[in-house]
Amino acid sequence: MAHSETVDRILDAAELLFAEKGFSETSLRMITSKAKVNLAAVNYHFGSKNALIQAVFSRFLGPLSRLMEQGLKEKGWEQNGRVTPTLEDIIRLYTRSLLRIPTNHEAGVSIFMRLMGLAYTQSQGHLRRYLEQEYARTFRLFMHFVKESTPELSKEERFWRIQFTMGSVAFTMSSIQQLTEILEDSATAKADPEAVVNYLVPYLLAGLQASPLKSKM
Amino acid sequence: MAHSETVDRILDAAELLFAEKGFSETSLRMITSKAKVNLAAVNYHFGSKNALIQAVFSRFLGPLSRLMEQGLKEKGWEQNGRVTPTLEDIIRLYTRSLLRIPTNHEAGVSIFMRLMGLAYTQSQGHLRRYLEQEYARTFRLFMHFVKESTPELSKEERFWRIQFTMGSVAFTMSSIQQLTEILEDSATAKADPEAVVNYLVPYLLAGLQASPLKSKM
DNA sequence: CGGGGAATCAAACGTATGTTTCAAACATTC
DNA sequence: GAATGTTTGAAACATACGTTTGATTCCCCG
Repeated sequence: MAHSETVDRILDAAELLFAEKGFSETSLRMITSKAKVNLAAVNYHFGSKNALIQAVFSRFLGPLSRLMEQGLKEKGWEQNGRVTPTLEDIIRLYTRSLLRIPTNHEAGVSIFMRLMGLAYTQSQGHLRRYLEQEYARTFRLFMHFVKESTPELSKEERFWRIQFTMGSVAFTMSSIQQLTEILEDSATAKADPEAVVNYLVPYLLAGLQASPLKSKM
Repeated sequence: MAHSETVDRILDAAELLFAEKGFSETSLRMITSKAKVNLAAVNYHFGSKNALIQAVFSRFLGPLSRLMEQGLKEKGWEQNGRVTPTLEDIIRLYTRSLLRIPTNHEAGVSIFMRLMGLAYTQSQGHLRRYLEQEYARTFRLFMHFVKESTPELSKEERFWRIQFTMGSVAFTMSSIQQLTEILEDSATAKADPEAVVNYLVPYLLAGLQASPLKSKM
C-alpha cells in the first residue's frame, strides 16, 4: 500500500470517526463519505476494515514510540546504563512524548489519547494482538525504568500500580473532550492536554510512590 | 415489564456477553440463544436493545448506589453533618460498596466493573444520558465528601484528580480478567477484586492528596 | 501518442443485525 | 371450562454492514 492522497484522506477520516464513535460503531460508509472517496477504496488500499484500524494506530504509534526511545537516548538513559533516571524523569519523558505526537488536524493529540483508551477497552482481539507484538518493546522499556526507580515495591504491588497509572492516562485523556464541556462554566479551567498533563503528573507520581498498605481494615 | 424467569435469564446472559464483548459486538441472537429464550423475547420484555442495556445497568447500579448511601448513613456522615469523614474513610466506603454488589453468577463483581468501564468508554450516547440522570445524586455525594476532605486543592485540580481516580478504578477493574492471565506465572499474586482494591486504595489516596505541581518543568 | 498497470467508480453480493408479525401455547379469572 | 389476557414461537421484514466485481478512468513510461 503506497502513500497516496486517498490513503491519507481515509486515515484522517477514520481517525476522527473511530475516536468519536468507536470501531464497531463506525462504518466504512461513514469513513469513505467523510473522506470523500469511493466505498471500495478502503478494501482496495487496506484490504479490510480491521487492517484499516491497525493502520490508523501505526500511523501515530510509530512516531510515538520513536519519540519515547529517542528521548531515552538523548538523556543517556539505557537499560543497565550508568545513569538511572528518577521516577519523575521517566513519567515526564513519557507524558511529554505523548504531547508531541505529530498530528495533522487541529483536534490535536487528544484524538490519539482517545484512540489509545479505546484500544485498551474495546475488546477488538485483533488490535490487541497487533499492538502487543508491535510495541511490546517500548512498553517493556517503560516497565524497566519504573522498576529501577521503585525498588521498594513488591512485584505485584508495582504491577498493579502501573496498571492504575495506565488507567488514569488512557481513561482520562480519552475523555478530555467530554470532560471539557463539564468544566466550561469555570472560565479559568483549560482542558487542553498539556494543562491536564500538568495536573496528572503529580497525581501519578504520588500514587506510584505511595507506601504500600500494611494491614487491611 | 414484570419480574419473570425469562427477564432474568435475558439479563444474566446479556450481562456476561456485554462484559465480554461490548455492546455493539453482542447481538440479540447471541443473548437469546445463551439465555435459551426466543429472539423476540427481548423486544417483547424490554422494547429494544438499548433499553436492555439500560436494564442491565440499573439491575446492579440500583443496589450499588443504595449500598453507598446506606453506608454513609450508618457512619453518620451526611452533607453538612457534624462528623466529617476523612478521605480514606470515603475511598474505603465506596470501594467496599463496589465489592459488595450482590451478584448471581460466580464470575462475581468483576463483571460489573467491566461494565462500568465500558459504559464510560464506549460512547453509547443513550447510556451516558441514562446513567447521568439516574445516578447523578450518588456521584455528587461522593464529590461533596472528596471536596470536604481535600480543602487545599483548587477546584480544577480536584476535578481532574477525581477523573484520574475514576479512570484508575474503571479501567483497572474492567481489565482484571485479562490482567490476571499475565500474572498467572507468579503463584502468589491473586487478582481477585478484593486483593486489587487493597493495592488500589493507597495509590488513590496518595494521588488525591499529592501536593500540586508548583512550577512546570 | 499510445499501451498498460494502478486507481476509481457504481453496483451488486451475501450476511447479520434489530425489529415486527401473527399464530400458537400458556396462564388466569370468572 | 370457556373467555381473556399474557407470554412464547417460528418466520419474515427491512436495513445496514463489509466485501467483491467488473467496467471505466487516470496517469505514467516508453
